[in-house]
Amino acid sequence: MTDSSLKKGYEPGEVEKRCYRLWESENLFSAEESSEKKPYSIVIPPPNVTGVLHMGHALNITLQDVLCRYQRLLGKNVLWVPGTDHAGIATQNVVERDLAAKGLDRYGMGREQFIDAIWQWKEKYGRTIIDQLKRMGASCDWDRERFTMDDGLSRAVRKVFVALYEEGLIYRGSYIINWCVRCRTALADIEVEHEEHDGHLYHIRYPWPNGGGGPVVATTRPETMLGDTAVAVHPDDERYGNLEDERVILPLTGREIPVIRDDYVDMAFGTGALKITPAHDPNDFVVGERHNLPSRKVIGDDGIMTEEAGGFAGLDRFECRKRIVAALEKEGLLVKIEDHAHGIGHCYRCQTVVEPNLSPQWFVATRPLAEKAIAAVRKNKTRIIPEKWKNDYFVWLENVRDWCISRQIWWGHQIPAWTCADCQEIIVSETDPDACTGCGSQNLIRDEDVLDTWFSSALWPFSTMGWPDKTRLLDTFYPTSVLVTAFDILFFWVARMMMMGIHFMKDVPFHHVYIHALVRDEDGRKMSKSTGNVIDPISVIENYGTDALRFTLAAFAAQGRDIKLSEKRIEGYRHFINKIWNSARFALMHIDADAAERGAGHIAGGSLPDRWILSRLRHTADTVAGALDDYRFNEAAGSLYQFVWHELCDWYLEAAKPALYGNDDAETGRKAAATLWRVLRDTLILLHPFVPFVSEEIWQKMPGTTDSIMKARFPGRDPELPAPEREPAAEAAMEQVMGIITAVRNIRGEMNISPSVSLSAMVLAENPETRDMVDRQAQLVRYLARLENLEIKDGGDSPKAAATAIVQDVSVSVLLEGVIDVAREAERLDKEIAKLDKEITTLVRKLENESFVSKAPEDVVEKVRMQYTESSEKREKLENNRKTIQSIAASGGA
RNA sequence: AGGCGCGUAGCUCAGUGGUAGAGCGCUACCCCGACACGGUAGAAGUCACCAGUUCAAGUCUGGUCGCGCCUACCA
Repeated sequence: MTDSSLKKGYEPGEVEKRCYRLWESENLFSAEESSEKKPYSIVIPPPNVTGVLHMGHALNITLQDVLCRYQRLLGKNVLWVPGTDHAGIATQNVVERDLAAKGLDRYGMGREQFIDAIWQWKEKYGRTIIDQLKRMGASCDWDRERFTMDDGLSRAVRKVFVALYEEGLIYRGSYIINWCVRCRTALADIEVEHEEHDGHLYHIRYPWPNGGGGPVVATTRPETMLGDTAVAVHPDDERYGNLEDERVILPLTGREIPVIRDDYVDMAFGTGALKITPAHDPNDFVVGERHNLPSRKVIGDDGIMTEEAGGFAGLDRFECRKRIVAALEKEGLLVKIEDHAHGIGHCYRCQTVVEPNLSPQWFVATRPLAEKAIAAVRKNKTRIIPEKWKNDYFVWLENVRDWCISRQIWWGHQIPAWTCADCQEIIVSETDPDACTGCGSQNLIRDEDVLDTWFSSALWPFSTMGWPDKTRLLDTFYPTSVLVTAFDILFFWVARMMMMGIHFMKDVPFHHVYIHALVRDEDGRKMSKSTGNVIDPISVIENYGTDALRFTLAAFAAQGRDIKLSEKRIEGYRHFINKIWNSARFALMHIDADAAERGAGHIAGGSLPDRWILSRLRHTADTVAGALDDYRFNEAAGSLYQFVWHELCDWYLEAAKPALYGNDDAETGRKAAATLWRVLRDTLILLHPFVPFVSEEIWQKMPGTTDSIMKARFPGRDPELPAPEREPAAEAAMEQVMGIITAVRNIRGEMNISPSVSLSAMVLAENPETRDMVDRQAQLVRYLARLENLEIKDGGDSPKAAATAIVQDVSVSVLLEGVIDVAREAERLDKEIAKLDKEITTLVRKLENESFVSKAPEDVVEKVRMQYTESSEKREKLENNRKTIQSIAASGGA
């Protein structure tokens, strides 16, 4: 039976399209709302709706898809909720940039028109990321796709906001926050990226009112001095002993400001005198509150100096710094400038230097929520894997400050809060209010701000399932089974989902959190557009196929280490996909309906290779399942690679060829075909979570399979569906046979004998069981070792003109009469003996060590003894051969 | 400044205290009826360094050096 429809090389392009269409048309991704089957659920970390797929997504999606497909093969009712995030600042930035190119800006357009423009943008580009996820093979339940700004989720956001407000967990207040002057919005603390910069420490003298002396303060940001409202020193600082109620002159302004005492000041730093700018420094703000100092905002929301800056008004903040320094120098008040490295905050969306800024904002009181989120992980209600991230999670939550959730942008969930223009009452409501609850006025002004994008993402695990309605989906699938994500959003997202999930659902949002690696370039740098080192997953898919990319990512997804990716590696795994393809092509030539029928049942009485490969198959199935249960993706991928390439292809297919080509009797051939069918079928199932396309394509071409491979069951995991068992005896026997074959091949190689030269060999096996076993496998050994003759004896001397190797308890001699190169064989044996000597030395050292023999566990000692015996015997045999060879050499060669 | 992690074959990385592994690369030979995106064989490592614990350490402990990352309000 020949199926010649498989092409010589695997061509992923059209296969991927065809398979994905099949899965979608058969609805194989959709979960049942309720079912007899056990539930398994994942919510996707929603990518930016207008974004494009990068390698981080590719890894993230691959791992989730591996898990989902694996769980379906286990017979679970799998829900993988897909969706996208509106990504407030990021999306707004992109659209603003686009509009700027047309000479437009949002202020000129007005809010309504601008939001309209973003929706249009979203409609235009919003499908890209979803299409790309599909190209990755993602088996999401697309009918349940959600968007953080769709009606349902918006309703959830409002409900949560109002509930937290009423509980007193959301409040509004004027505090110093991180301000991005480019995005013109507040940022949460974690949205600021700190970067070490080489800056300067400017020492500035603040003279006494009488014009002389005065304390010297040190600052890295001289431009903020215009907003200073005090100078602070430590209460214990004796250098400033008599400064009580003193005042100093703020240079360049002539303003008098007080000297205060506060133990926040570090006496050891700089001069021990600290300028206080409550409006532009978070610490100074706190000090200012303590001492009732006024705030003077000298840097505007646009990064330009305000009217408060006097003569410096209208200057850019960095230009202002230069002018200030020059002016101070001119007045002789600049004492010195030191080099000083310090961290500077940047906006995580646009990299602009963040300005600490005083402004009214909305906050979530995080503490009470955080405590429960901490407890849930401590009590293992949610397990974080790998465990090392637990600590970061705890430390962050334990030290978390209130979360600034208002953003001065327009794209997002507008805060459901209104202020009465008449009585200043604040109204927070799920539905838009008609009148003031205080005075009845209809003159209500809605808060302009929108909520932090992460506020809506925090609700994702339950808002996507229909909350606040009580839905069957929630009943069935909440809490979700696992969240798969990278550590960089552990705080942004995971911690906040934990807080919101526990608070509103009274249960954790997920049982497991699996934190995977970050994908970097081959030099270990983070991939970014500005460095130009990004590898675009879609172009990789076009060049190498989705399966190759997926397998590469899975194979490199070792826990606790970043992935350095290069195309070279992907190419390597493309070869593996091709190997799978070709092994199937070969198999399909030899299997038919009969093989399928026999292969589906219990296969008994097969050849040694038949029994061996079935046993190895079972071993592989168990390894893969065990690894996936523990999120050890690389181990699962590695064992599949090893099995398919080095056991199935290298040994089984080669060993089975004589039978499959009909060189043996018909029954042996049929059994081999049945075995081959079974191994191919089960291997495809094991591979499927990793390489869904090639496995499906081959499945479709196989006789005896129905439907999609997605409906198959994972071998060995369902008691109802028997799988081949491990057979240690068959594995041991086959290992020895393979050893003998390898030994002959090795001699051929070392002796430089061409593969075309036919050889004769002799196996000496004193152990009768081994002897019989080798005897039964003689044909196999002859075939794979390319031997003309193979003699098997249970005693006697090794032949003289021969090259000999020892394999466990047998010796293998390749007869070299006529072809022997005495010197070469002597050299080869010397090398072998030297290797054994080294081994024996270490073993002897152990056995002669009394404390080892007495203290080490019995089985370890026994093992060493056995190794010693084995190695010594092996050495002795080789030594004898060495002597024989020497005598031949002495008598003038063979 | 603290915290975490890493340093194993030329490269990228696995490695549960018991004689060091893989992939790629490299060397030699080979188009043998699935595959040259292939086959067979081979070379290649004082497991960063120094101490310690242990019968035994790549693996555990402490320290040193180098490299990352995260957190932090010392101006």
